[in-house]
Amino acid sequence: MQYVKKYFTEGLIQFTILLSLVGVRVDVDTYLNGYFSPLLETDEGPSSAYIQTPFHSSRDTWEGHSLHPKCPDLEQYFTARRLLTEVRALGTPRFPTQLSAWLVHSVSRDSDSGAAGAAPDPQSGGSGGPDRGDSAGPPPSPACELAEEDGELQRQDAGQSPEPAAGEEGEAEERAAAPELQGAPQEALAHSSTLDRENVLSSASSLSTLAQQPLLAAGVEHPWRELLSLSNLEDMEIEDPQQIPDAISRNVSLHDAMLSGDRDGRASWTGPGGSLEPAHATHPALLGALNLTAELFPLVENSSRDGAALSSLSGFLDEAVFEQINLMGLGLDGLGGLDSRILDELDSDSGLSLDSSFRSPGSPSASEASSLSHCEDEGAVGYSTDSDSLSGDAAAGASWSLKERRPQGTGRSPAQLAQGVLHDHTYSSPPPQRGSGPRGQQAGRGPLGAVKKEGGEEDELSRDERRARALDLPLSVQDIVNMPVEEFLELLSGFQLSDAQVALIRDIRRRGKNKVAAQNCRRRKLDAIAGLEGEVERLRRHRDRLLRDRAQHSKSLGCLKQRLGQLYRDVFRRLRDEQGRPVSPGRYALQCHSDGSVLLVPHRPGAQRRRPDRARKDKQH
DNA sequence: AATTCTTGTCATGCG
DNA sequence: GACGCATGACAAGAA
Repeated sequence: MQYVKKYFTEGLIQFTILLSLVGVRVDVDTYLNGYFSPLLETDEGPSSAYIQTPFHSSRDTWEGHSLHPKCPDLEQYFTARRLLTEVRALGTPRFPTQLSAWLVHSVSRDSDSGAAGAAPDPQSGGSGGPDRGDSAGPPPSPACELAEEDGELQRQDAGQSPEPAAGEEGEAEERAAAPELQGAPQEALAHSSTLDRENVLSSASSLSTLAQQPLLAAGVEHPWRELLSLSNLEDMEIEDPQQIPDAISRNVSLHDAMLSGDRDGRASWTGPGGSLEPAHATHPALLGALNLTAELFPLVENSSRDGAALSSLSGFLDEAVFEQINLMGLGLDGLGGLDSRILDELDSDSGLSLDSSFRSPGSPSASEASSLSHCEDEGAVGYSTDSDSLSGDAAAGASWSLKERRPQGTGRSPAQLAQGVLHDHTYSSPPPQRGSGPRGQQAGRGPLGAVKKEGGEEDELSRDERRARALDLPLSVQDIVNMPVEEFLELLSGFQLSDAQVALIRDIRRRGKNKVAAQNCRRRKLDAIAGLEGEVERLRRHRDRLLRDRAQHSKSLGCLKQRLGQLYRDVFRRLRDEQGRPVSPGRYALQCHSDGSVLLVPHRPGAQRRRPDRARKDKQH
């Protein structure tokens, strides 16, 4: 009896793990918590030890598990996390290799030491585990997981699983180290089972009848083994996915099913016209099969409690994948950094805190430029394009004008002003090359700028410079533009200027300031574009990686669905009605409910969505 | 001659 | 309200 019980519960656990691996969350925490001894019972390897891994807890959040940071189980927990990450990175579960080796390792540790939570011993439980070194090491940091995943993907892309040979070897060594865990006769396993009392009671009675049917149990063993042996999943194909969902009912969790189920072992089920009665007494074979499905399908059911059929698991996967895409790639590491960077740029003062690499060789340092708005009295700002053309006659003119009419108290000599003219705080304009003619693409001028032509210096003056000369302004254009506002206003008030002169001076200053601002603005725009291009490239790589992951997961899911369909058919093949006739899966479907009851209802569209009470009415009829 | 690029300028909004 | 900065839009000139 223990053997049968353990057999099915182990199968349930394995199936739950499989669902977790393909992205389906199954709530089996309470049920599994410390109840089962992860003994190896099948020829496929140490599959039963999978229950030691809190897969679904670690799927959604690494912090979701209730382990205390100092709990000795934490290392085991992190090992499970890491292995889960690797298995997912593989896309297709490869239990016989790394995971199985670790699981057997865990079994060995638990069964040998009996000290729950003891630190993993690298030397115990075999010596060839492929991940032994890693599992004994410190838990991987979250930052390392992505790199790990990438590495795994790259290895798989290259057509090789991570250390396959080592995995097989490790498995063999594990078996050698723990002979009682593999290939043992079922009777021996039943004797060696360490299922505790609660375990037996939890799902007991539904299996008590089944235990009396060794034939059925042995018959069902095959589909379970078939379902759970994933080493050759890649070779499988989906036969009839549409057949699966009809057997699925809703709103049943494994925990509920097992704890609130029929403790008497009754599996209530119904058939048309009452031809199918509760069979725990009269049809043990049918009951056994129903109990099997009652334990199996709540898991599947729980995974699709939104009402979606199991056949929509692929859609499930798509949603999960794209949820992860939305949450992690685009949301966090992608746009977050981008936003902060752009905001930094947007918040930069006057755009003068940009990368110093854009400074022209003759320009001051970046710090000097960044302090422009506060230190304008230290020199001129920007206005490089016209300064060179002015430093000749215009600068001289400004000098003599200042000499003659400069009011007292400005604190600036013409030499200081002239020195300020040579400063270049722009980012895109190279230092002026006097007399070198047009400066490449920058030879272009605005509609009101000076047109550089071969000829006298008069032609090189900008419109403002010419106007300044025409109006005999006492200040150079550079002075007008770069002078601090206080000093500028002081000069304006000190000179006896006409309205036209004042207006021109203000326009010159405004245009000069705006020109520098436009240059800075364009530079920032280019920087932002360059940054976005890099970000797009990074996100594209991330998307490609996620698409590869999705393809692999879809492949695994297809294999799993094919296995499940096979199991479904096997279950129905063993079902018999009162007259001993086979029950056609085309006419009936299995419904599992939260109270543990299993109903066999006529198969028609929408039958799986019927309420249990309605189904019971059908049974009474 | 048409297109593209660069630059200056204006208008506008914001602090 | 003046001032400076940022930026979109436009135009002119050069390549």
